[in-house]
Amino acid sequence: MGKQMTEMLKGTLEGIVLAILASQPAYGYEITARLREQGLTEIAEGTVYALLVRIEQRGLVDVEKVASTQGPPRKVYSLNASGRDYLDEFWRTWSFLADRLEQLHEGGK
Amino acid sequence: MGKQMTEMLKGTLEGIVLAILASQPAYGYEITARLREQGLTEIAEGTVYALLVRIEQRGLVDVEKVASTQGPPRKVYSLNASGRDYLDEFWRTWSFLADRLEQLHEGGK
DNA sequence: ATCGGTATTCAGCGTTACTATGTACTGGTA
DNA sequence: TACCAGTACATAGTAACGCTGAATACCGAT
Repeated sequence: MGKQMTEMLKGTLEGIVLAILASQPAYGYEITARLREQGLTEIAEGTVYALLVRIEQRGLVDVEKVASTQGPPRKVYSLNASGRDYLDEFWRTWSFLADRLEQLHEGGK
Repeated sequence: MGKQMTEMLKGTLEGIVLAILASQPAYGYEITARLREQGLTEIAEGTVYALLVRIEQRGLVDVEKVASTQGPPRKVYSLNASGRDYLDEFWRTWSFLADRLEQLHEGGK
């Protein structure tokens, strides 16, 4: 992955995953697949699992273990009220930054 | 500063500073002031100077020392050809990510 | 003589994403 | 039976970045 992308994902990947979970609960492997569908093809599995551990420890998601017929049990994550608040703030922060960058980009042409 | 903003700035602050330098050469203290004007009020001075050291070491900018009547000499940074290429790639990376997030944000309403 | 504004620098810290690897369960196939 | 691919999760070690807090230095005004 490009180094710029790696750095830019810091802080935003978390929001992306929370946004995915906001639309519906999902488990790690599924989230990774969803990210790849969206074009984020180079995000390592390990990265996603580490992120899920973090947001669970912060209490942004609820977790449920669900048996699977094709492999080990899945840990299904769903956004709770605290996570929704956090996601709202993420969007505010993102919008603010995106506006600033938009201005800079326009000005630089 | 909000923790989300701190993390989100990783990778983007560098692009922001390069974009500022693209419009015209500037020195550290001036860049900090410019950032504050743009609403990025909480970015520490030390952060900007450290960033300038990095981009100088990577050869993205040219540096010239200029005497000042009101304080120590200024280190004026200007974007060179290599820096312009790097900035172009930054905008491509940013646009890609912004598009993905835009989709997620729209979908989540 | 001191305070505030200008201007730069640095050591130490916390957080994040990546690399690389390991574990474990299931179903198909040679 | 043995093997492999797909599914599913976990983790130790690393690099990079922005922040905190402090120090240094020059100047003009009170």
